[in-house]
Amino acid sequence: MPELPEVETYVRELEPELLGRTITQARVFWPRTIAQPGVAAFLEGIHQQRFAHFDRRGKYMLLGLQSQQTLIVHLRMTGELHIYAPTHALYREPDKHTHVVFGLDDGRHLHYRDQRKFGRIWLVDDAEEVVGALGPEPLDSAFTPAQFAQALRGRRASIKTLLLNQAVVAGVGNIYADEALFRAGIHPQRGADQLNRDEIAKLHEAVQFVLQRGIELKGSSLQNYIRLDGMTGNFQEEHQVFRKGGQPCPRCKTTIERIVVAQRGTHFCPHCQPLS
DNA sequence: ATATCTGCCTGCTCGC
DNA sequence: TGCGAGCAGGCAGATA
Repeated sequence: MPELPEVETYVRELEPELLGRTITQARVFWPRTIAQPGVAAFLEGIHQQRFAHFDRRGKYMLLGLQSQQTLIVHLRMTGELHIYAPTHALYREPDKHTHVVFGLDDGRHLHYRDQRKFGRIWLVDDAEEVVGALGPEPLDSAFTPAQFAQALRGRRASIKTLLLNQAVVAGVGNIYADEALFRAGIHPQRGADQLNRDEIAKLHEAVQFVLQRGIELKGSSLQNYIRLDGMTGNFQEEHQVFRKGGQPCPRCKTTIERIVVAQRGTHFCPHCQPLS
């Protein structure tokens, strides 16, 4: 599942391929993929547009076009982007999971592929229409322990629920939430308003650490995420607890537990991350 | 206001 | 072997 490090990897790998390239044509096979505007207006809006600027906000890719409009891509659970030359088999025959194909002026095609069809693409005048409500970027200087503490103040939901809340901090998903809570030694079901200053500072550091390390290793590849060129990321090799229920904790050998928090599989060490 | 639940989707695993 | 049930989960939208 693509989270901040996976989306950051996509943006970094897309830029050298697409910067300065022009979209010459496009086809949409699953209309619901296009969140805004309608498909016809979307196709018209991107026609003959050059990719001019590459950015990321949370789990959203922001692909700025020459027209000043922004093509926004959110991969949700299983979205993928790939670029194929005319010699590639999938260039002529996109598979059943390919929902949008963009033709480029160098003859190659950019494919948007998504098994679960949860992903969405927008074309907007102002990216803030889509990403305006997101919380701070966790790797920016605006995200400080004090700011984080302020965002958690008075919140009685579990800390895991709030780490997954994109309005609290942008880009953390299920993998990095579990890994950050383990690194910080905090039980996922602790109430956010029960955390003391030191714990919040530790969690702040842990969130930044796991995201930064995730980016360095080009993301976590479990069942679905693969990169632009089809290669995997490598951060899954450094996962301490995510999807490791029943296995020994790498720190203390206590059996890692799997519970459900915020309707998501949640993995933690009951010894390193005590509830009380 | 915050907190929680449902629907969107399809591939995979499990049990009979 | 075949098949239905259950599960995985980010986010929008609905409900409490």
